[in-house]
Amino acid sequence: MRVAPSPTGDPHVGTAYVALFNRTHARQGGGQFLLRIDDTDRSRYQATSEDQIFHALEWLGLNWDEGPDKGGPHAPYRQSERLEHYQSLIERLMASGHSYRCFCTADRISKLREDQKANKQRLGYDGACREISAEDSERRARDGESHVIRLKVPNSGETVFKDRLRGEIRVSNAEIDDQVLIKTDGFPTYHLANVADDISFGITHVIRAEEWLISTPKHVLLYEALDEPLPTFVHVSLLRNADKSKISKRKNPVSLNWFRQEGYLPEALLNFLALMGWAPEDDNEVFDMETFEEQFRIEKLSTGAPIFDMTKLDWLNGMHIRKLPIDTLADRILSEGFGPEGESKERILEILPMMTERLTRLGEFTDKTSWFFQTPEPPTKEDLIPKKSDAETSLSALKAASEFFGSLASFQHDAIASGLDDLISQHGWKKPFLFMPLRFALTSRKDSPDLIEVIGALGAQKSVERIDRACEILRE
RNA sequence: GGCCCCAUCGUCUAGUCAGGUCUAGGACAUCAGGUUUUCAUCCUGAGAACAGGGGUUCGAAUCCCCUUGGGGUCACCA
Repeated sequence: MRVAPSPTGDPHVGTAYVALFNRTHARQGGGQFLLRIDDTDRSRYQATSEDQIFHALEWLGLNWDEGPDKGGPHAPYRQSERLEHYQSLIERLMASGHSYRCFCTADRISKLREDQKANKQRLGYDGACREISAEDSERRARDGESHVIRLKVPNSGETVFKDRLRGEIRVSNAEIDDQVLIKTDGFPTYHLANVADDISFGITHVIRAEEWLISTPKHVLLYEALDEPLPTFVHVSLLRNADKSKISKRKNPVSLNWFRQEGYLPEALLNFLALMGWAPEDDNEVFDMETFEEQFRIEKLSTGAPIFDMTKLDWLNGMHIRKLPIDTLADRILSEGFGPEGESKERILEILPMMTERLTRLGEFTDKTSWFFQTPEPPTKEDLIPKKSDAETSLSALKAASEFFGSLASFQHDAIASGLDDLISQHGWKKPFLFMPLRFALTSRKDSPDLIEVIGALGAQKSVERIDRACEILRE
């Protein structure tokens, strides 16, 4: 099994999606999972992209057995480094009459296409250069005439293959274009390089996106021309935008870098991706990769068109955050750069236990805990006065609290709780009349962890300072 | 437009291959309650779907056909 991304931009979520199924299936059967870089398009090539692919897949834990960075028995794993290989293959194809040189200019091809469009004919190459004799073809090539090499698709009959998910697929050969195999620049197209490499890598299962389904007959023809056995084809449904079109960066975040930067956990993203096309038998939708490997069955992949709706991802991320040991979570926050500037793991650990159930993405950590790491902007007067209360009540509540905390010998959760309850009953306040001004005084925000824990985290001195500061604001 | 693929709650899906146990199950989201000092977590509950039409059959979400809808693809991009 393999995954074969192109280094043409940011590492794509679709790559991870397909890699997940390939890798999992490989591991289940004791097979190898390879990473191949499909870099035959020089014009779209981006030098930094390859490294990013490595890093993104490593981040996800979708590690490969063989690849450009690891080497392996089938090296090299970059298509741009396998040119001789394609050359020898094309010689076989030429010799057996399965391919031919085409000297048509780009100009002629585009005119041809326009005519076909105007006459509402099927779009495709008309096979003009098929008729050129072998001698002429050789000579013109030797003379340096620019040309491509095309696949000679039979004029009649049909090409049939089986897709593991969709059953038998038959396409009339008349519908299949004489696909370019070698471009003018001497580089192979995807179709040739992909088949050539899958053969020489010994790929037994081609699990890839549905968009390739329609070009699979071309690949089948190539396998047949080369007299090689067909792999098992599995075309997985395309991830979709909300409007059902194929997922795109204009309508969705698709860069794996983005998910990492937002603070999605790799285990959550993988879990989510797995759920886009597969369902566990036991209704337990929160699972790790180990469980997934045990349960996944390729034939249970669904054929629908999953809309990439991150609502569930957010929920899953929260679930995975809460499943992580607190120490590990702290490490993640730190290593992924979500910790507040210059803060130690010890400091983060002081606040983290009360934050886990309030985090959906790691990226929220700094903002939601800023009151702990630094003195926040003071709350406004309005903040300090809850609905149905007034400035006077808030002020006396805060003063009472200030005195209470000032006299505190040590932090004991239950003692503080009962102390505050006493204050409330003494004065006949509603609970929010004390707690809300206190919350704003201490954190300057309306959502926070349990207040008594907040006080414990802050310590009596800081707490009193902030309460006194809030009293000043109320007096203004 | 040609060709190919697909079609169950708003979303992800189970059930479809081996038709009855499906008054269609679960999850997310939504809404309503509960817990509660806020937010969140957690718990309980509610609403919410077999695209339509024909067949086949005692019986169809499940099989067949048509229609409709959606998507993909028609590059010297992958």
